[in-house]
Amino acid sequence: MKRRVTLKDIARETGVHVSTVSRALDPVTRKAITAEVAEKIQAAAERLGYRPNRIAAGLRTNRTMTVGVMIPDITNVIFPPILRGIESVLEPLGYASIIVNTDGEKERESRLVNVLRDRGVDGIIHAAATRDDPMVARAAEDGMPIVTLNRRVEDGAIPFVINDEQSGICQMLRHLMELGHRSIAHIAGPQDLSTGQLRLAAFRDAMAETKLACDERLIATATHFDESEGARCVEQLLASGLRFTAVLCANDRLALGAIERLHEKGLNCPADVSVSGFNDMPFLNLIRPRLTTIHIEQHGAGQAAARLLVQLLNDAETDRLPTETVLPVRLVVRESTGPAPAP
Amino acid sequence: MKRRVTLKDIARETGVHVSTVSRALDPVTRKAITAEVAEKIQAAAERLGYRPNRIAAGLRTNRTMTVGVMIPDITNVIFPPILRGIESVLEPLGYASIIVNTDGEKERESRLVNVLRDRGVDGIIHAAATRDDPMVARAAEDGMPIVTLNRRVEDGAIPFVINDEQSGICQMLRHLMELGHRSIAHIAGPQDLSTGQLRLAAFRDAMAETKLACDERLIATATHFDESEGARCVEQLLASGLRFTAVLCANDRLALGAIERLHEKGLNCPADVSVSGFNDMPFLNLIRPRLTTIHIEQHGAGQAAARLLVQLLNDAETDRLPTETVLPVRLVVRESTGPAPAP
DNA sequence: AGCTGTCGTGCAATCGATTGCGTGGAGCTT
DNA sequence: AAGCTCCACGCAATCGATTGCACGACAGCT
Repeated sequence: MKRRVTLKDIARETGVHVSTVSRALDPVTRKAITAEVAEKIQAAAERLGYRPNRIAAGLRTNRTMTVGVMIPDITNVIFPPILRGIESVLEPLGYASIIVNTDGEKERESRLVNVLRDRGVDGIIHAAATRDDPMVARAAEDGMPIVTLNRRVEDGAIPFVINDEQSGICQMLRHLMELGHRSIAHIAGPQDLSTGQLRLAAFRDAMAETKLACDERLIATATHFDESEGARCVEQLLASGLRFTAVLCANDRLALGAIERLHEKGLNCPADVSVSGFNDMPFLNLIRPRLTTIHIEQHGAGQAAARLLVQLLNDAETDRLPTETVLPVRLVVRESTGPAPAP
Repeated sequence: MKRRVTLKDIARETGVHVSTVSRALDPVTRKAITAEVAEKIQAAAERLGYRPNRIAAGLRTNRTMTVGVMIPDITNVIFPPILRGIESVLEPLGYASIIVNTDGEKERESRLVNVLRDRGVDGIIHAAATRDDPMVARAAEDGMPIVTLNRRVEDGAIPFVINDEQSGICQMLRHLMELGHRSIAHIAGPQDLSTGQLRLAAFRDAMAETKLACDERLIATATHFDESEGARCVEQLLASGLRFTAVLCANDRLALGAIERLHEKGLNCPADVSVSGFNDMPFLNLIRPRLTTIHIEQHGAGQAAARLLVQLLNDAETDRLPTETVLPVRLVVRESTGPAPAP
């Protein structure tokens, strides 16, 4: 285990001062050095196998070239593509990211924000923001660049990237109506998550725009975005005794659970009941019936958030940045929706 | 944006020297300080909201409390649980991890090893090791603690954690034979990945132990671990004209692709052909027929690798650590395997 | 020739925490 | 009471890179 090569070693080797070496090796300051000297220094650096010590540089410059990424849970399939999107922007610029999972717990969220701050991250991409976390607010106040993803923040000071939930719900509802559905139920997501909330609100709005009455009893609210809640909610809808020919779900997993339970109850999808999802998560093409859903650009959302953060990191005038980025979504028609059955 | 609180601030506040503050705040060295003084210092630290600067500490101590984690691709569903396993061990100990994706490219792998080294990670968990990467070997030689995961390294110097592939293949083969299958095909994984290689070797060994002849023509080799290759391989097997009643696949995705293609060809699984997977990846319970597979402790493997790395990081006598950790696997019988059809 | 301006390089402080060593004083022994 | 030990704390160097400032040399101008 040999000691690593430092600027001092190169300085000794080439007979110049460390500051000269430092300047010669930084492309920005290199122009201040005689070409001949700079080349000699670069050659020596190469020969000795010099690798800059980012820690030391970070101490001096107060930049670590590291960003924190907060997500609810990496095992949730919608997040890995987001992370790859983030990485695709950040890695070429020399940034690395530290990823943390909040598991949707506020206590963990608060703690992890501080973990990231302690590590001196230059900024944070927050894809797991709860409505109001004091530590996040504090970090933002203290000047930490933050971008939230998938979660809208009321505050207004923090720029965010979201998908066009409203448009997605609207497109899906139109699709169902074009298929002849008039009695449409909704399985809403958890109302403490902004996606659940936004999609429910969008559903109500979209229903209001149609001439159809929106029967509140045809809305069931899940406590989690998972299959078992989808199953429970569809069962609740059935138990209400009200007729419905389609269920618009706030998320793919809810939809899958609902289809499963309907099947158990002897109802076929889409022949008897059409069911739609939201997110277009990976692997849907392997599950039968293939789910009609709203496609979201996960990768693109990650990229957008990362680009936004990079701007925050570089530009002094953060005022002129968009605080709100809304990404387009797209209806993907597959097999789980079909013509409404005759009454 | 106010300046952050440093040891110096606390020293000024309490009227002692920074070194005393440093000692009072470190639980290990605290015993060298008068209780009364230490309490005063802690109170001041608390009051001022002191947060230690890890960068500065890292520069001095040469430890960043950061580890690098290399995986092929985070969007592959088997990796997120591994990462959570790693996190569950590392995070409580104060470590953070930097995750990088190699995409299975050797060039990226080499580059990313250096990225991690430049960032001064204390160690690396390498779940994407190719057979012989010079940069990885160099890092190990230079004293970088490394543990590999899921990939065996011939070298011998680097400890590794793997699953008991051999046992898994063996259990599956026994299961198929108990169901009456005698003509068993194998869809092997890519032979440039150690899992593909190991599982194929295990299949040959296991077949040899039975009295059945292992017909090499009933082995198809995939170029990637994905559904389309599973489909292609099963088609190749069918095209051979040889009879087989079961296909043991090296991986779940190959199995899913194979089932799909069989179905397209009018062959039912498991009635006509039994198909088995390997890995027990998430979401299998949603896909019909539910796949019989070998369950791997992804989370446990991550934990094991992390624990091993932590030992390397702390203990001086690294000699006495196990260089080889083999984790047990478990047969999970579901619906894709059934009794062999009558000839 | 002398003056000014420019350019290349060196000097030294700095970032914040850690740590080996030195020192002064308290407390104990004889 | 003198001398000794030991302990708590201070001092200062250190980790490696960055950067404002100063200085010296040389060129260009009058």
